[in-house]
Amino acid sequence: MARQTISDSALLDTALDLFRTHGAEGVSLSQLSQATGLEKASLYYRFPGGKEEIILATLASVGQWFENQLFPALRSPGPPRKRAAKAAEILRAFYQDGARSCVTDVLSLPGGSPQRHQALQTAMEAWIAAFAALARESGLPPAAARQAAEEAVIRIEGSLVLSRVLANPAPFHRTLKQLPDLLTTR
Amino acid sequence: MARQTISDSALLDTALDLFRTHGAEGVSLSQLSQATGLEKASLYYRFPGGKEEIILATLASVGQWFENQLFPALRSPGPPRKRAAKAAEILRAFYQDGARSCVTDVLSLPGGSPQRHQALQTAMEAWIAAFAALARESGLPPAAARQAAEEAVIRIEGSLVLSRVLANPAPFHRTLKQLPDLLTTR
DNA sequence: GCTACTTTACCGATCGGTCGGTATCCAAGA
DNA sequence: TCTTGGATACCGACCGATCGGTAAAGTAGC
Repeated sequence: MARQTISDSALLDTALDLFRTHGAEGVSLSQLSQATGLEKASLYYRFPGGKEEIILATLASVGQWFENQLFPALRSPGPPRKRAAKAAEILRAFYQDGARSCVTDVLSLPGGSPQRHQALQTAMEAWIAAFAALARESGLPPAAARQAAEEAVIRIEGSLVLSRVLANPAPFHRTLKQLPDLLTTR
Repeated sequence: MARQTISDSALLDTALDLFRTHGAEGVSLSQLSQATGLEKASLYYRFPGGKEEIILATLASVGQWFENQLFPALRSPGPPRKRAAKAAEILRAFYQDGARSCVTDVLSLPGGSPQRHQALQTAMEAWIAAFAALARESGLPPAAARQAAEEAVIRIEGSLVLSRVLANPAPFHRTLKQLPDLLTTR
């Protein structure tokens, strides 16, 4: 087997699922090894920095996914409300109807490395900026647009927590439905 | 040493701080032992069920704190808006201006035990119910009151995530300021 | 045969958890 | 009042398992 047995992106998708389910400290290299079908030593060949590098790569992969899937939908032509609704649909799929947690939430505990925290902060800023751009385009003044964007992220993150704890997807779904109203002037 | 060297409540306060900082899997018995000044074996004397029992006891302790501190403020006599503002102040102190995470968020990962999840769900239902009672009292119909209460919890949880990731307490503070508007008819 | 990749086998450290004690306190018996 | 014995609370030492991490030996494809 001189060829890769699993692609980087498939591997990181698997890692993402593990991390958002058990948290950073809750996932061991053995679990990662079993879930990806690669021996521990092979994981170290691909990610010499070990677990922390896998976490960082997972974060980068999620960031790329947002760049490629969510942000284009927000920037596409068409009425802002329609775009916001499309973004909500994409987010609904990403979080699997509220059944999956947000990595940004799960991996952001103060115990983490500075690099991890930096990556999360950058990703969240990009997310807020993308929301804010849409809000401005729909007519809100910059300051109000930024605040609306933060508010939207707050409600998405919060509703994910609530849906997870109550084992009920309704709060998450309701929040997504509010997204167009939140990000645009009516 | 027939007398306890540390009270249950002080011990659980210490555990709470550790858990909300590092997550359930991120806290080892050695850390717990060092932080409380009790040897591992002594922790097992106090909590024969080990780490999981300590987590459950910590959750129960937080639940009691809410019952004794937050809920009375919500039920006290006086205008509902004043009471909501008082509750916001109490929450601000509990989350140390957004610097601390919410245990309900941190300990609610799907990987946890069923009992843990049940405890978290019960606690969150109690929180929502207390908010909803205030909202009803201020004049909202039951369904709207329940929804306003959920919305309030969503925003508090979400703003804690955002403030943590951005390392900026502003979103949390702003959210608390909105609390009276959210829970009462103007 | 060289390179890219994976595997087997191993390391010391730490994990959650247990065991046999020991120190302290309090209450009952003389 | 003094002794003593049991309950309470704690601790040092240890357990097997698993942790994150490494070195060296394959193995497949160019």
